[in-house]
Amino acid sequence: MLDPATVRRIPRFSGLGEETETWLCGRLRLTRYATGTTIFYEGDPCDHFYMVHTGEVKVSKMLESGRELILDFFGKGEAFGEVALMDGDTFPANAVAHQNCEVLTLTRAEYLELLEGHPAAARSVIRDLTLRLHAMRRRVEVLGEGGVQSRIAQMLLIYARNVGREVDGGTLVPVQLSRNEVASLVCARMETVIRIMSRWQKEGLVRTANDGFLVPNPDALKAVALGNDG
Amino acid sequence: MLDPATVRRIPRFSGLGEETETWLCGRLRLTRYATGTTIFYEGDPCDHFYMVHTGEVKVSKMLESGRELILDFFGKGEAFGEVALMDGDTFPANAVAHQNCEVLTLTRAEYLELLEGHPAAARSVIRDLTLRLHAMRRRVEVLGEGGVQSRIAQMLLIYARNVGREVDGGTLVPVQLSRNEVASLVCARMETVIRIMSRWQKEGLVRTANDGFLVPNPDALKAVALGNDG
DNA sequence: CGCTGTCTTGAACGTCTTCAACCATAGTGG
DNA sequence: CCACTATGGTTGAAGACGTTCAAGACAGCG
Repeated sequence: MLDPATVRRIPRFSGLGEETETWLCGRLRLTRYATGTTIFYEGDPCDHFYMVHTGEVKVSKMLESGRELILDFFGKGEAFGEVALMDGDTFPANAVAHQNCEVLTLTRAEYLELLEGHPAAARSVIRDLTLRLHAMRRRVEVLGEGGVQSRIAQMLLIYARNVGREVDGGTLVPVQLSRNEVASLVCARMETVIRIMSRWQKEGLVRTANDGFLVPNPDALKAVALGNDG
Repeated sequence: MLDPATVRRIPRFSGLGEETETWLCGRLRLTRYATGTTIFYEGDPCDHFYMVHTGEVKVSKMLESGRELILDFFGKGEAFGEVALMDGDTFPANAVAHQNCEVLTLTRAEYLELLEGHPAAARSVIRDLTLRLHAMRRRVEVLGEGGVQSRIAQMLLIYARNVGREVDGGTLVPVQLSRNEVASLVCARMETVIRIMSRWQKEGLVRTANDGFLVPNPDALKAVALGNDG
């Protein structure tokens, strides 16, 4: 049973009125997942609405070629697997706890009930979908760009823009990604990513810290992102 | 002034009630664009809702590297530029008439009024966004796949699934794309596309007809799409 | 006819992948 | 404590693949 005040602080559920809040408190179920645990697999029937409460969820997919493609990461307050709930009856991708997670769920019926009864909730869904679509379009653009180097640079800049913060020494991008995960994000081989990023390390373009990546001079990285490569 | 019966047959505007239909008939404006004409440019302020009535619209974007990236094609009854209307204030891409087009428009205010007043309209938007997101995710998957050959094959198969029809001799995919446009869809060079597709022509895998592409044996093409390449 | 646009082919080059080996670290069980 | 294993990172060399540039074919159209 969740605290009404907690529910009210979730952007997706705010402004729905007190009655709905208590209704939600009675329905929302919280599940914990340890890092690396699978929340759902591609092909599983989707009959629940999922939202990250704490931690981080990775949504990825195995391509036909056997490579992993990371579609997106979801953090606090973000809903995932939602498209499948509206669209189809099975999940099109896997969801894994990238860090220890608390995940809130509603049944499909409860989710639809919420949507039907509350125009504000529908607006919230539209806004979310819009942002997701925007991000996905941006993603297509990155993948369309020529070189791996350019793609990694763009990806880092996107994260920098979204969650980066200024520290002394430059911009810290607080995302913990293995080289393998970077490779799965930009659709390249791990070895290629390593070669590029260790060169960057030497050149002082991007430093790998233990809490993310440090970009001393974002403009220099932008130059790399633009140039075909170089 | 549009015919109410016409409006009612547009999926996006059906089931909104007679009163709304006549309201729409008074607001919807129809504009014609000749093939190759630009409907809007990236960066233009977006204060209108656009929908294809007849013809086909190409939405594309110039990448930093100077290459064109085709984001999507929109046909009869499909809304385009809608994300920008919800999200930002300028278009993130260009829209060009790929064939002679009739385009329906509403002002932003009218669009929002429609959305606010009609839960059915909002549901329709959600459904559209969901489909678009699905398609865009599929697009990311295609671009993530290793080789150019595999990407072209997948793209053709997607079109075959969406608009293909059976004719004697195989499946006809009635999309008229120049080699350059195919290249812009799969993010490769025109020369590469030509080399691959003329090989396919020789091998009998895909034949370029004047009204689209003919795939004699879709399963063979699927095999090409799957194999890393070869 | 020359012009323009799309399509086509060839050869050189560069990038990325592939495969193989190796290092570092952390965790496990004897 | 150490050997053992797993995981993530790292480097090198060979080769495939795609791009790039340059040239030419072919059609429609003034």
